[in-house]
Parts: sequence; structure tokens; C-alpha cells
Amino acid sequence: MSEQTNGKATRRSPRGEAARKAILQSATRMFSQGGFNSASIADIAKDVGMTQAGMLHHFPSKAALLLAVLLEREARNEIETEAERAKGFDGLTVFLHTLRNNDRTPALVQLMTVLAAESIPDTHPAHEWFEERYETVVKVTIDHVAPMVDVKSLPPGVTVETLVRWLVGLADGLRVQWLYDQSSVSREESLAQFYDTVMRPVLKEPYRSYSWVANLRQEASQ
Amino acid sequence: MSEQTNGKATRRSPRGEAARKAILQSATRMFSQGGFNSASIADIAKDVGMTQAGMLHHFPSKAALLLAVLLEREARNEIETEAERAKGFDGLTVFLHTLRNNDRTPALVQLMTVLAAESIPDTHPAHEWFEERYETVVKVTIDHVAPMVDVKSLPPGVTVETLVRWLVGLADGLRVQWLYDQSSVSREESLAQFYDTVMRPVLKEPYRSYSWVANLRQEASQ
DNA sequence: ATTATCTATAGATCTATAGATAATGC
DNA sequence: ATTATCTATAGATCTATAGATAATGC
Repeated sequence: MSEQTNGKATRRSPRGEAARKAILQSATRMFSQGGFNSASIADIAKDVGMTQAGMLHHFPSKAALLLAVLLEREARNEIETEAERAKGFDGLTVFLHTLRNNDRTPALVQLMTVLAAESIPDTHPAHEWFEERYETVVKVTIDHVAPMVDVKSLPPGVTVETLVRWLVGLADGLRVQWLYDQSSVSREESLAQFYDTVMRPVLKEPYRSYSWVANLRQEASQ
Repeated sequence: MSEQTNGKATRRSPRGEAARKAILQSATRMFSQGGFNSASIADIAKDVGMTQAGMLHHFPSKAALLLAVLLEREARNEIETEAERAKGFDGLTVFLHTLRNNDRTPALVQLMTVLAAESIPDTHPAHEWFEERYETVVKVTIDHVAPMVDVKSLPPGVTVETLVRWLVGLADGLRVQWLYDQSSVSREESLAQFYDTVMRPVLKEPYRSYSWVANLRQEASQ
């Protein structure tokens, strides 16, 4: 998904490359405000200091622009996630760190939240993208969390997939509460407490608390 | 929020009342497909067999129509919930039953999911409505769940509010996974397993499993 | 009388294309 | 030559209003 330096299909000049970047950045901001429908390509073009037609030279349609925004976000996330894994963190920690990183840019969290919901109707241009993304996220997370879990300790009917869908569901659900009222909940802390409460008893390895609230209490009582 | 039978402000004829009902029903269906923006008032009017201007006689603007749809949904949900409470069910059970009832009509679940996300930007006509709704839902659920919880058994830092936000977050998050792939997860069953795993250990009263998977195993092993 | 509905239309948008002109790269 | 950008505009929508006509209720 990175830039193609071989001049194979679409050759671009440095200038065009810069324009593309500016457009993507602007589109990300505009879409994050009101979703796909309420930002017009004219708005985006204006924001980036360009004519609407000029912009459509780089992205053939509004739908294509949206997809490009999503692909770029995904690529960045992938890079960050891989970096975390390379540092040797386990699946649960990487999941939590990704969350923490994302929450530093609420606009992007809002973008993904609004688009994920807006794309549920299968007529939406990003429907397939999100459909596939959820499938992949669940699969990949299962792969990375499964080795940590002591399956025999799970309650009847609960599988690693159950746990992972709780994690993904919580991450998605809490961000809605958070976006409506940022003081109401910290996704990171709530997830960490969830780890302490739900995941700790079913893991194989000895466990160090993720929650700073719990950690503070721990330290204070020693 | 119910019909006003005193002819105080806006008197309506039976015919008008029927039209209003038909419009609300149609609007609910249309909005549930693509959210607020992608359904036009012309679409809705056509669906209900009426002129656009004719429809606007009953609801002064599209935003007003959306709000009316939301208020009606809320009123219905309130009635169902109250009925459950009247039967003597505890807070957790009512929460689960409400979920089960909602999942019987996926179109409505989709409506609320798309609108809840779409309304996050504070320029959206339903922003205040959802903002307040989340606050209320959390508060009310806390009120009904708190008496069941043995606070001393909670892990450090975890409060009843933490638990409730997990419940609301899970319900919201799992429905997204479910709407993208209805075979991927059952909200009701997943929540029930969550009860068995997370809530059971922190409740005061003796506990009967909510999960039919767990119950099946239980019965099979006896 | 009042309420419900229709016709007609103003006035904004909004996406996308055609075709011309300017800038850039080999 | 190729790429980037602009002007101009077609063709769809879309919300909302004004004002006329039809239906209904007291």
C-alpha cells in the first residue's frame, strides 16, 4: 500500500505527489467531521486550496478518495502495530497500546467511528472495506491472543474468539461514549481494568496489572 | 411523549394522525438504511405515497422528522423496559431482554447504530439527543445494577459505573460486528456469557446462568 | 373553519466531465 | 510529452416555501 517508485502504472511528479498528500490530509479532516456525506468534494478542494476539478485529477471520484483515506489510515496503523510487535510486546499489550495511540488523535477516532457505522448499509462505498476489516481484525487478534490464554480456565462456551470479540466490541463501544463525553471514560484505563478483571484469570503466564489505578493502589499499600 | 388528547396546541384529525404514523414508520425504515443524509424527504414521501410538501405539513423539517423518529423509538423502548421491570426482573436481566427484543428487528438496530455514530459531530440535528441519551442510559442502568453488586468484591479501581460502561460499550460494539456479519456473533449469547464470566463473581445474590450454552452443558452433565 | 394535501418553483448544493491552459520532466 | 490545474457547465438532487384546492369536523 506504499508509494510505488517503479514508474509502472500511474507516474506522478513530485508536485503531484505533494498535492495527493495534501488532499488526503484535508479529506481525512473533513470526513472526520461529518462522515462521508456531509463533506463535499468542493469543501475538501477549497480546504486544500485547489479547484474541485483539479482535485478530481488525483482521485477519480469521491468514493475513491474515501477509500484512499481509509487505506492510508490502515497502512499507518499497520506500521505502528508492527513496531509494537517488534518490541516484543504480547497481543494484549499491543492491542492496548494501539488504543492509546489512537486516542491521542480524537479526530481520527471520530473518523473511523462515524465511517464504520455509516458503512453498514451495503450500498456505502466503504462497506466491503469495513466488512473485511472487522473480519481481519478479529482473526489477527485471535492469533496473537490465543497463545496467551489457558483454554482450560475458560468458562463453558467461552472461547478465545469470544474474548477477542469482547475486546473489539469494548474498544468500539467505549469510543462512542468517549466521543460524546470525553470526561466520561478513558478507553485505555477501562480496557486495562478489563484486562485485570477478565483476562488475568484466564492467562497462562504470570500477570502484571495494566491499570494505573490498580498499580497506584498497589504501590500505595506497600 | 405520548399522544396528546387535549386539543391544546396542535389539534389533528384522525386522518392526520394516521398520516403521521405512516410517515414515521416509513421514515424509520428509510433512515435505517443509509442514515440521515442519504434518505431524502422526497424518498420518504414517495414511500408513504404522498407529496413532499404534503409530508412537510406534518413535520416542519427533515430534522424535526428525525427527532420524532427517535422520540418514538425511545418511547416504545421505555414501555417495553418498564414492562420487564414490572415483571420483577432485575437490572441485568432487563438489560439482556431489551437487547434480545431489539435484535429481533435488525433494521432498528441498524438505525440506532448509524445514527448514534452520525450524530457525534455536534452539528448533527440529533447530537444533543444522543448525548443526553447516553448519559441517561448509563445513569439508569447504574441505578438498577448497583443494588445487585457486592462492591467489596470488585477489583481495585473498578466501580459499578465501570461495569455499566462495559455493558453499554459491549452492547454497542457487538452490534457493529453483528451488523457486518450476522453469523459472526450473537449479542444476546455473548452478553450472557459476559454475565457468567464477569458479573457472576461480583454479585451479592446466588446466580443462575444467563447463557444457554452454559445451561445446556450444565443440563447435559447432570 | 380547520386540516390535509397538491402543484409549482426558488434557491442551494453536489458530483462529475469536457476541454483549455499552465507547469514540469526528459 | 506528460502531468497538473483551471474554467465552465451539465445534469441531478435536495430542502423548503407560497399559494391553491380538496377533505373533514363541528
